[in-house]
Amino acid sequence: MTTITLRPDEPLDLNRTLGCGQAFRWEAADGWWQGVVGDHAIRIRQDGDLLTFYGADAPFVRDYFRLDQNLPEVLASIDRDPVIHDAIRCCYGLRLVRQQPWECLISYICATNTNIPAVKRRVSSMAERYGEAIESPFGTAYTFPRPAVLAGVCHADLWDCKLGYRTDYVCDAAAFAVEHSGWAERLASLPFEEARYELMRLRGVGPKAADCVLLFAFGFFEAFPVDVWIRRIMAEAYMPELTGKNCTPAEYDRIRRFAREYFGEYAGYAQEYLYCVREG
DNA sequence: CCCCAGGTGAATA
DNA sequence: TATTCACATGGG
Repeated sequence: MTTITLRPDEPLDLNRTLGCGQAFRWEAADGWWQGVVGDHAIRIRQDGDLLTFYGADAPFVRDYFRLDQNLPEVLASIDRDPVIHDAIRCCYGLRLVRQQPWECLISYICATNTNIPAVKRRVSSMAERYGEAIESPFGTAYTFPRPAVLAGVCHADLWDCKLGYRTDYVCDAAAFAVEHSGWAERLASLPFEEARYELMRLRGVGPKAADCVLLFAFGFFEAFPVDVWIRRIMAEAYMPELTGKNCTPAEYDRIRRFAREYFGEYAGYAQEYLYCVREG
């Protein structure tokens, strides 16, 4: 058991952070959050300014939750109007966790035209079947399967993980990651727009999935993923000229560029706060 | 039976 | 370039 006492200037709302849908491998169970990060099976809870956890050391947890990122400063920089102000007040302490690029990429390929519970089922199904077992005092957990392992799984077996028509895309991505083993490092070294363009060359990765991966795994905080919810919120609060309900590529670009300009270099945080506050 | 969900690719005009 | 459609799956 390890603890971290949060300083007043490093706020964290663990429940919002793990429950908002940014990462798909956390489950709430009897007062604790259980999840897998890399090869760590972690059990964690928050009581006020006290974080208590098993399965990882304090530096690992600080890094995952980006506790060294100055959240009050970040939020002050995006706090431009009453709408985002209310979201910040409501979800204060929500942080963007540092996800692993490979798992994040596959997760968001699996997140198209579906809902969060279904994505979680798909990811955990792949992990249970093809990941490595982690024995912990709280049971057996499974790592997310490495690219080489997933690349070796036949189409029919991946289909059984309920990926549906996304199965082809996951197969392709696995082959890509095996062939370009340094893809994540290379992407991280590129400017945002170039990294985005490179990601979108993968089948099954459009603007939305690319922006999610860049925001959640690569720390490009200017990324502003536009899903059906965010489009709705942006149309209501900021861009009343938007009509209809489907988001064309041109319209997607208009929204994300407006947000990048309006909220600044941490537009991605604004996105996540607006997304999270939709359910109160 | 319908519509919707953290969309995307392919065909078409 | 812009529109339209199919797509597996599960829930309401």
